[in-house]
Amino acid sequence: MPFDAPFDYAAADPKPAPGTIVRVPLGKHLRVAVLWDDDEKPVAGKKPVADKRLKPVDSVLDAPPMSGKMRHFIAWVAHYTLSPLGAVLRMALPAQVVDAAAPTQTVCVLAGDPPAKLTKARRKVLDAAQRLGPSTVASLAKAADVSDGVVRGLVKSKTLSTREISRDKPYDQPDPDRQGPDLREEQQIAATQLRAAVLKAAFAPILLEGVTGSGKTEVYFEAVAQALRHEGGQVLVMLPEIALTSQWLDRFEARFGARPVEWHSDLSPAERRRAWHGVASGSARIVVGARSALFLPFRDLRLLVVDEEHDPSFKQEEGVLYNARDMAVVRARFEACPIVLSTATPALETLLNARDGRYGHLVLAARHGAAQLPTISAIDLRSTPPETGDWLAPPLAEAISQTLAEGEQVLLFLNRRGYAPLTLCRTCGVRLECPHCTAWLVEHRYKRQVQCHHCGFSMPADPDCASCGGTDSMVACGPGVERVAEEVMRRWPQARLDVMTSDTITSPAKTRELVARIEAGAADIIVGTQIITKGYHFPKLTLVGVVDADLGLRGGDLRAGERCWQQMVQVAGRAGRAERAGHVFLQTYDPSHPVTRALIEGDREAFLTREIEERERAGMPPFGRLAGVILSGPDLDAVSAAGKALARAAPMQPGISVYGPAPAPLARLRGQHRHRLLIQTARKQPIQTIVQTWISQVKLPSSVRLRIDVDPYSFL
DNA sequence: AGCACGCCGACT
DNA sequence: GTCGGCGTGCTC
Repeated sequence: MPFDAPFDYAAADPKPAPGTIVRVPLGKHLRVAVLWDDDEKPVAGKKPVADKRLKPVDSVLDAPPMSGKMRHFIAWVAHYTLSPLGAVLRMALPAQVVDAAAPTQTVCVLAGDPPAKLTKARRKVLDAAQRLGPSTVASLAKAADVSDGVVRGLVKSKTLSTREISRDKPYDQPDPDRQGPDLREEQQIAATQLRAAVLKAAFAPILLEGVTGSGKTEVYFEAVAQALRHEGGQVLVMLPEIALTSQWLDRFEARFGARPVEWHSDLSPAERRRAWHGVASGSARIVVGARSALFLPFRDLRLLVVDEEHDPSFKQEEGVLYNARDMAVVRARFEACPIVLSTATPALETLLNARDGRYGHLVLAARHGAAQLPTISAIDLRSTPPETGDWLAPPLAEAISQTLAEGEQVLLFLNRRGYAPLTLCRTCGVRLECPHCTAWLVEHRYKRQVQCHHCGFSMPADPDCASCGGTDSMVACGPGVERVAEEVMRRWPQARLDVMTSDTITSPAKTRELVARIEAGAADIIVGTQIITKGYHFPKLTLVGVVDADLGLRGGDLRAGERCWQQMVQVAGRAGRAERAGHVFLQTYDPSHPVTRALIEGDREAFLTREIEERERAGMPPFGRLAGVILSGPDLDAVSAAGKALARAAPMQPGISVYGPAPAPLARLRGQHRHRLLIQTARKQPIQTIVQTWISQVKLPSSVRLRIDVDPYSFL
């Protein structure tokens, strides 16, 4: 429950130790709880509950206790993110999982003296029981080749006793000593350092930076192997968007001969329970998971890996707002183990940490075999615009035709799902807007729907205007991937086309199928959103077209330049093979934009220097600290008044600035009005305390909800 | 988060 | 006179 501090209960005798998982009465229900540490200071102005009002603990649960490291980690995250302790605890202790009874089965074990009448059949059963150990009645009968009546007779005569055991199969154990692939020299050097860090068993954050195709995964697999060689040692690998990682799972299985334990939001309750208990008992040695895996109850964590550490999806944007990459570094510190941050395009914060010596830094500069990095050039849409109704400019179209003629693959990247981002009526000008959010409805032509990408609202697409009654008057504005796919089919009708978006990649099985098809060369042109920038490798791909390279740069967000850079480098990394370097075309209206220019010239340093200078000058992260204060509620006036009240109470100290209130980027989301303020402090200032003091001065009406986003990832 | 309580308007 | 809508506050 989202409480700030623990509740007191009457002490049981003997008093359980901190970390014990118990069931306690709360209101009219029994709830799962953890016995918390006793060292907490009394909250000012709150008197403790009188002893005689304390309720007793109901029972102690049969679950492994929560470690002290874990409790400290939870408290740290709650304090850092300004979230209630109970809200963070809930992520570490999913009640359905902890409380659910493991499915059991009844097994027989040898227990007493042989029966008075030791028949031949009984003899065989006892032999089988000796040989097999604890087994079910049916399996003993089968092994002894007798009927189950004989076995039951022996149970009745107390020669065999029965016992309930968990039906959970132990996890397949990965084998760290299987032969891995041959590593190049620079890979070996990096792998040796990572192995040494694992052996040292001390906190050590390490940036593993390598261009796409340089074999980062193989390098950190060596560190994983080292951790697994340690008796009972466990490893957590965090990946963005776990459902999309079938290629990674295949590579892991090829290297270690077993599948890792998966942890993500699509697990069934039974799988979730098995995985959680497997991690707690130590039988799950290696877990691959999304953000939430960070709160699993590892017994002996020896290594953490955050793959694609720059990925924005590590930022949790709902509930407890936290950046899983940053919190992973904190967890590694509490667990005293190394953490590897792996990427081709480090986040600016991470890179600066590495350059300043706070993080170790290993660099892989070369690609596998003779594969070369792709070259990048711009297509200026002002001088060579596409034909009316097209989105692919003549130079790109020509390159596509040529690539197809050579039997190679083309990838067209556009980070926009659906057919068109905006639909309007050409008679009355009305635009289709979500009834719950400040957002246009996006047409999805395959599904014959218009959808809101923020709240999930959808309705059938109607060619007639609901506002003015005009028939067939609704027109699509701008391109989405479906519209680009339509153009491809029209202009290259012979080419085999695949569309990769979150609408077509709905399950790991689907991903596998699509990726296999593309790898096998059964597709000529792939059109996709940012989903394709994530880790896939398509060996026949030599041409990438970025349909709208300016898309990510509009809006002026703090990280727009960085994110655009990362996305372009990642998508470019999909191209290129041994015999021939790939080529990337960026369609742009502004080829002189510094980010675009740095991409074309391949001048990462120029991009970084400029980005770092700009952030330092503006006191933006990592040179200053930010926190967002988001107010939301159904009543616009109440939300707006609350925002103004907060602004009036804003701290007036040197080094602190407060901006806003302003309507949030999505001013209305799911029917809730949202306003936000932004507080900026110097790097050394305790932003949590400052924010807490500030907001405690304003009494908000209960209809307005306040959330704090420490280290917001994006804002306007 | 859930839930009870209590205040006010609408109806039998 | 009573039902039920939701704003407010408590849970050890």
